[in-house]
Amino acid sequence: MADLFVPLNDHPAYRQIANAIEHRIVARSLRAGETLPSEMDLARQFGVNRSTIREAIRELEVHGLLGRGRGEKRLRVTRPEPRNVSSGVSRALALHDVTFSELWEAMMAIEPAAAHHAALRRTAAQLQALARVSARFKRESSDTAAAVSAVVDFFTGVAAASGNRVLAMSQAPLNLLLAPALTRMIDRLPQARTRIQDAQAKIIAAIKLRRAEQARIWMEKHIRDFKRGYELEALKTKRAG
Amino acid sequence: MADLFVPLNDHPAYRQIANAIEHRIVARSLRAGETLPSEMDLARQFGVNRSTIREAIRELEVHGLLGRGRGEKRLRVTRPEPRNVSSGVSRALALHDVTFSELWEAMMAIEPAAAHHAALRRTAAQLQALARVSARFKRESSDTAAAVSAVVDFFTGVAAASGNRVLAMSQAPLNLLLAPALTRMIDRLPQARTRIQDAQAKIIAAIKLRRAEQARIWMEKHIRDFKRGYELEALKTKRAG
DNA sequence: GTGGCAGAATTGTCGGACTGTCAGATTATC
DNA sequence: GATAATCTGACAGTCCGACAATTCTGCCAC
Repeated sequence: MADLFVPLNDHPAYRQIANAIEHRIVARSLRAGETLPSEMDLARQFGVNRSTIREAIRELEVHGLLGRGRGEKRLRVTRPEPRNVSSGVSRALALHDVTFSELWEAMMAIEPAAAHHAALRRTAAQLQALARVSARFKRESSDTAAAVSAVVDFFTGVAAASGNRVLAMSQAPLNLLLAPALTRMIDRLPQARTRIQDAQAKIIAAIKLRRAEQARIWMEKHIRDFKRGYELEALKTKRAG
Repeated sequence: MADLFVPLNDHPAYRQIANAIEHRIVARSLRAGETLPSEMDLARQFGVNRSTIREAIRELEVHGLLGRGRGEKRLRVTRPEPRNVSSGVSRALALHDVTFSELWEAMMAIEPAAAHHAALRRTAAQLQALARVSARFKRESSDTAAAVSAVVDFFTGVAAASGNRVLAMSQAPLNLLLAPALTRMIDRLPQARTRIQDAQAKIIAAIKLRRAEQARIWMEKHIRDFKRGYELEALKTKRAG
């Protein structure tokens, strides 16, 4: 049966204050770039101690709603950036011990769609950026860490070129999860490097020519290849161990 | 050209401490459920003031890494839950003024994939939960807010049934963004309710019968319908205004 | 306008203090 | 003996006051 009373949660002051400020920000009453009043001012306005204000500010800071430019004292309202926010999701997923399969399925859903839209909407600059990243991969593919970083940047670049910020924000957390698996894979499978290189070239070509369906298909193949690579690597590890 | 020197950032103590604790958590040196030492103990161990510890704790709390059970004093390590983390992404996207098109494209990428995997992996309980949500939508579809909430819960339920936590975490932020658009749509288009109801029934049937491709296709149609509904509503609003 | 400088303002950090509440032990009550 | 009331120590939330280091600001000279 339903409880007669719900637990009354008197949120602590610092949380209420954080919420109050947050509301003002999402309601655009405080706009991005504006500087916030000083901590003492806020304390006076809210009628609480400065320590309490500081705790509230910490919350908003990690949400990316408040920030400080390099060597700036005063806080200012900032718009939360993808990488700022995605790291939290990545960490959460990592702590949940998500499997490679789960990651792969999500990539299979998101990356081809991003490639599709990138082909339709990419700017010249975005295309150039993709080419640069791909060249970097080619050049530094012998250095595992650099190669992994280039692969991740490639995906990020495609997502950015898609012109879809929701896709970009959905894609961002996958990168941090991909890195470790990719590192092992690239390390142990010599053919992985050339396969990745070829796939990137194909995808870039399709995006360049604005062939949306081509881009999607090549990206699908690219991602599928990751799964094969992962399984091969796992097999190899098993035999070796 | 690349900068010669990077700005040296002496992170404040509260950030260093937050990072230190976070590292211990992701390294599983502190495991979920464990209780943390008291604030005064932490202050002593880190050699800082309690106020500083408190600021560090705020950061970890909003990340969902630390939490307190209802009316518990001691902190304990917690695993960040999807809705805990996704609200941050939603807020970020909302502040970036993402368009309905962007949201829709992301849904089009994620939801059909979730439906596909849900058909393959759903448990009996998850199927039942979906049926309940759909029934709730049917029953309360005259109440706009309740109907919107039921639609959102339906998507969440499908994502949960997919057995893929990455997809679930990717999907969660979309819900909060969908709500406002959906509200207007359901409010102004009388036919929307029955169309949603039919689509949900079709999707549930496919998931029940474990027809993965069917589930994907029906979900695609369902999402596509949203776009039509949105455009219709926009048109109507325009004419009315 | 640019550069430099003194003083005001602001943040990061500290120590100490008080209150309300929670957990566990102790005692009283049936 | 089991349950209820009471006591006690620990701890979170909040406050106050303070100080050093850094940034900001207005002013002056050039």
